[in-house]
Amino acid sequence: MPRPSVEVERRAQILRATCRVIAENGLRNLRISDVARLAGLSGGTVHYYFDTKQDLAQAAFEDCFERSLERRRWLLDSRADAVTRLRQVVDSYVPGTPETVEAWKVWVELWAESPRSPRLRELNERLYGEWRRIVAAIVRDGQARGQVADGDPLVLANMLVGMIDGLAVQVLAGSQSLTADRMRTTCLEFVDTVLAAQNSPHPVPGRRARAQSTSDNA
Amino acid sequence: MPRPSVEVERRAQILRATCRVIAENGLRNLRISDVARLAGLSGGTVHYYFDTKQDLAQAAFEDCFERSLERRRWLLDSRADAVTRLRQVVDSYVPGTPETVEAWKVWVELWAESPRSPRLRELNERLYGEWRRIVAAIVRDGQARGQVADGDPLVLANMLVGMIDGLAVQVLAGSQSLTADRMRTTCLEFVDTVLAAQNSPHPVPGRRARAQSTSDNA
Amino acid sequence: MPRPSVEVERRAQILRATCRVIAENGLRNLRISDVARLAGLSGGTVHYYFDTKQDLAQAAFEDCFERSLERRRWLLDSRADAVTRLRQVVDSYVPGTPETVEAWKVWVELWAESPRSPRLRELNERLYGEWRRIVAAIVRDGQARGQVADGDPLVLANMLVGMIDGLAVQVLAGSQSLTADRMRTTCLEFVDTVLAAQNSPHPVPGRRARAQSTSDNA
Amino acid sequence: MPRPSVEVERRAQILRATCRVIAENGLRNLRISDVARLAGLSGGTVHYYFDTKQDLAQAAFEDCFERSLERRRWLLDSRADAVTRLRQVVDSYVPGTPETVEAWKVWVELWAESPRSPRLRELNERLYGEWRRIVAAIVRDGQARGQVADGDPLVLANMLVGMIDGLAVQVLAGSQSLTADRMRTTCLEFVDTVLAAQNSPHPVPGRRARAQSTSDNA
DNA sequence: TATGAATGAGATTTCATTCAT
DNA sequence: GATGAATGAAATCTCATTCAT
Repeated sequence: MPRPSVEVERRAQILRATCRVIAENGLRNLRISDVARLAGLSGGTVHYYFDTKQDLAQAAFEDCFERSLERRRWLLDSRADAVTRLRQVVDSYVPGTPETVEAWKVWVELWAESPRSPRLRELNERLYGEWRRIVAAIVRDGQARGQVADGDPLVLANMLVGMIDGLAVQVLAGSQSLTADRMRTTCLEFVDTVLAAQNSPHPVPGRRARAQSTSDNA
Repeated sequence: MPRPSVEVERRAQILRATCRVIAENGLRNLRISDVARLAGLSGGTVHYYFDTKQDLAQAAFEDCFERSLERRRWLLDSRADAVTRLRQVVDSYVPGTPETVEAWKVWVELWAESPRSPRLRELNERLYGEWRRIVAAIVRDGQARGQVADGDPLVLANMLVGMIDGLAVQVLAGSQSLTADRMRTTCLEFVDTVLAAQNSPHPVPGRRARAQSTSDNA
Repeated sequence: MPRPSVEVERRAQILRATCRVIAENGLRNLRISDVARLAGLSGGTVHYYFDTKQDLAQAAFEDCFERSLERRRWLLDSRADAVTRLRQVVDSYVPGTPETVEAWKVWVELWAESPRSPRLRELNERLYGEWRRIVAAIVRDGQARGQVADGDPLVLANMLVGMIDGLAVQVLAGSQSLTADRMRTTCLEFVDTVLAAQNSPHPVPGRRARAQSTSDNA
Repeated sequence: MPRPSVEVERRAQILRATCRVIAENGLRNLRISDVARLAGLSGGTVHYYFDTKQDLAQAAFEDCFERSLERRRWLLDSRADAVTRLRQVVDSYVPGTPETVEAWKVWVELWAESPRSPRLRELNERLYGEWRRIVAAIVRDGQARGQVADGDPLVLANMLVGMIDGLAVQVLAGSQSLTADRMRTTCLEFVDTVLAAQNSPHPVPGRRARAQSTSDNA
């Protein structure tokens, strides 16, 4: 009397395993047999759920991306002030926990593969776009409440997200001079000194001179 | 009567071909035979110069990285004012020319592979570190001349370089909402409104904070 | 509903084929594809059961050696008198049947390869040692029954086994002056005139000296 | 002004190197490039002197075999008594010196290869036959002088030579239970107790009844 | 639904051989 | 005489995919 849900369960199980293999070995070394072993299944079974390796990889990328987004969606609904939330964005993205590190590694693989895969491109466009819109919404909200400095919210969001991505890539690549800590400090500094409005309730010790700019220049 | 050693020339020829193949097909699909065809040689000849595919890839990464750096080293010696040079940094990195695009694709492959390769990690550390130091030197120089805002030069450089990298990755990945143009605008905005000192000779219309600039779209 | 595991059967099938190829072509020319063809399988299947060619060769050597020993173990339990059994030892080793010839060729390959392979060395030590002990046991038993001349049983066994091996190698090498027949005559002569006790029930015309006693060694 | 002898010299140099490579790596792993390196030449040069790898191997086998024989031909002319000379035969063949070990390894390779090479077969026939005839001549001479027990000299020589070969193969194969020492003891025991006539001037401690034989049975 | 067995296409790698210099 | 460079044929090995059970 097979539970009807067995299929859903199996798929999830296989996709998680696939993400782990991609993170650990790289898409380059993704082998069905490794996925099978990690999932405690046979290679044949993996193929029973996913026709081709490509399908499997694509589905895994989607799964990983969606779960990542899900994990952060609470930021959008948070009632905290915008700068706090932006700092939370940074914190939630610094590659610290195994979960975060795994997700980052999968993203980098996805980005490296995208130029040759319309489907991955579309996936990135959709989910990464959503992510950038979330950050932009926080910025816009903060501006409306006077917590975030003026400026095109999307541009500011792109600055932050770009910076996070670029520095994370270095952290992931194992840079000794660009550690997770330094990444965190740098991004938070950006939030505090560039994004936060002057009257922000986040007086950062050693606040840097710049970007007070606006008023001066305005 | 030794012919003028053809070795140096041949190695370079093979490495260029390898970079092109990596950029086009991904490290994942790097095939010796493709390299050979592109270089107009036999597969055996490629192996005559590089023992293993791994050696070849590593050497190609080094070659690509070094040439990229070489192409930008003039920025360090430039007499132009710091902000101009920082804008040149941005411009020189926006993936526009085929050459730039190729280099970026190779870097992303390198970063994706680094977690599993100490040699690549070391390579990135060395050359990428040098690159960040170059940018930091421009910042420091600009600060000394009052052209760049105060703040830890390395932190500021990391912000800019990180932003460039993160956004470039999206451009490379073929994002439709984050195009090369938008990357350029965003990074230049950062240079002009965050890095440039207030009395900078680059009075940007609509100076920062508001970045009313562009687009609410995307 | 697992089929009765085909694995044991398939492995045996592949190993027999491998032995035949080694015997016919030499280890030097052992090709997976030949093994596959001879076993009626695909090359991939051979690799499905044996990871590397080396593993395959090692396993084949073991298989050949063990089967050879198995084929002779009855000699140990035989109730016949010792000299008869020693003559049977000789007879069973003269390269006559295709089976014997094949086994000999494999052994020579193994011996030639041993200096470079600890695993083969260990294999030879274990199985060849056992074989020498079997012969020594026959000698010892014969001595106890007064059928075999005195002398250190292991030394006498080594003389016989060494002689058999050395002459067989020449037979195998295709010597025209040292044929299987001559090998047989020579070894039997040794059994009859050196090993057999004088009152042995095997009165050989032209009986010669035996080498009882001895051995401070072994 | 090239010396006319350079060619002879080069050939010898290459052949020695080939023997060493065969002994160390096995015929199986004989590579022209290794020979070249060991001889301090280029691969091209090796081919200048030997058309094909097969030619090279064949010539090397001949060279090795002939030099071995040469090294022992003094035994034939020795004035010592036969038993002494037979003991010298044994001693000179126990794999002790690097030179002996190398020669043995090459022979085993030759024997392993012979079944598939008429040329090697012919070589073995010719040179090994000569060697067996040398030993038989010593036996015959000893019998004529009453130093060696009766019996077909060729059969007795084959016994000794076979025993030497068979045991040497085990020593070469790295047997721990059949060491060079044990090989030596065993073969000398055979010489002293089986080949030596009763009135031999080699009273072996522990020596017992032997060789009266013949007459008893006659 | 699940799997172990089998396959074959494809990639790397090795290396004897050739040849221009 | 001698060599470095280049080649291409051949062999091992990998692994996605198929399929009978």
